[in-house]
Amino acid sequence: MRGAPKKKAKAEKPPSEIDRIFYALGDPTRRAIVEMLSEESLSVSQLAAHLPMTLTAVGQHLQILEDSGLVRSDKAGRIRTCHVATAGFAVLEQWAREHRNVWERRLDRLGDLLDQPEK
Amino acid sequence: MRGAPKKKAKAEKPPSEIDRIFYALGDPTRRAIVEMLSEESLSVSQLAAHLPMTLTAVGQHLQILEDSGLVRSDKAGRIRTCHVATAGFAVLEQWAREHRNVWERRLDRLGDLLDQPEK
DNA sequence: CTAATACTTAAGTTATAACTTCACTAACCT
DNA sequence: AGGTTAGTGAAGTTATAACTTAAGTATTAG
Repeated sequence: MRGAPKKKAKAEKPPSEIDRIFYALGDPTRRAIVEMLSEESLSVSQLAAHLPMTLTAVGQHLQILEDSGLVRSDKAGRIRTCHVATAGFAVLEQWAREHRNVWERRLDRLGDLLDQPEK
Repeated sequence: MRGAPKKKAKAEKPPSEIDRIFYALGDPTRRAIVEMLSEESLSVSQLAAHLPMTLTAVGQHLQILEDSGLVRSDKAGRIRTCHVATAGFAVLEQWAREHRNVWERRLDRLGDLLDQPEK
């Protein structure tokens, strides 16, 4: 029973993209997978060979990484080959840039207003 | 019993800075706190007023955020005022940039080799 | 001095994330 | 066909993250 980001059975909002990305990267094993896939695309078995856990567990982590848009995979025959997906990283980098510096962020917002005076 | 990033009682390595940062941001409540502090510096009570949990819980989240270097705080009298700290964000942005694009990363490494032909 | 405010600390509860094992299916090999 | 390899799916286990309540300690207000 592993799943997408859900904290408690509370308000039960659907997690946003940035929610899923940070949730996915919050686990060190999943970051290790991303690191490995940054070097070269690998199959599920190849990833599992470098991790101290079962193939099943690796598959579960990959599911979460794919849901977050950080990893993409395609299956040829019985082999699933996994790659990093640039999309998720763009979202992450954007978030980091927006929050890096308070003053800078305030200037950005001011800039946005000036760019599109009405909408 | 809340604490720093520890998954199981396994190899028990001390978590790195990037470990702590992703762990901290993996929780939606802590990201909400960071968002709020990006607007303006706030006391613990002021943060708690906008969150559906007790003051104690907010204090626990703040501890984790401070350990990660994403938030800084100083206490004047009985009031602890919290601010975003740029340091943690620089680390995060750097990580995102390094992983954004595989090919780009490979080129970077190639560039490094060319820059310093010998150690 | 007393009372309220602003936090802090300790200890307990509960949902669930991160695993496991077992059973299964599909593809490739001989 | 039979066996092995690659992966998937379901269900159960366990540690712990995210909370809580209750009882502190300082600080400020009246």
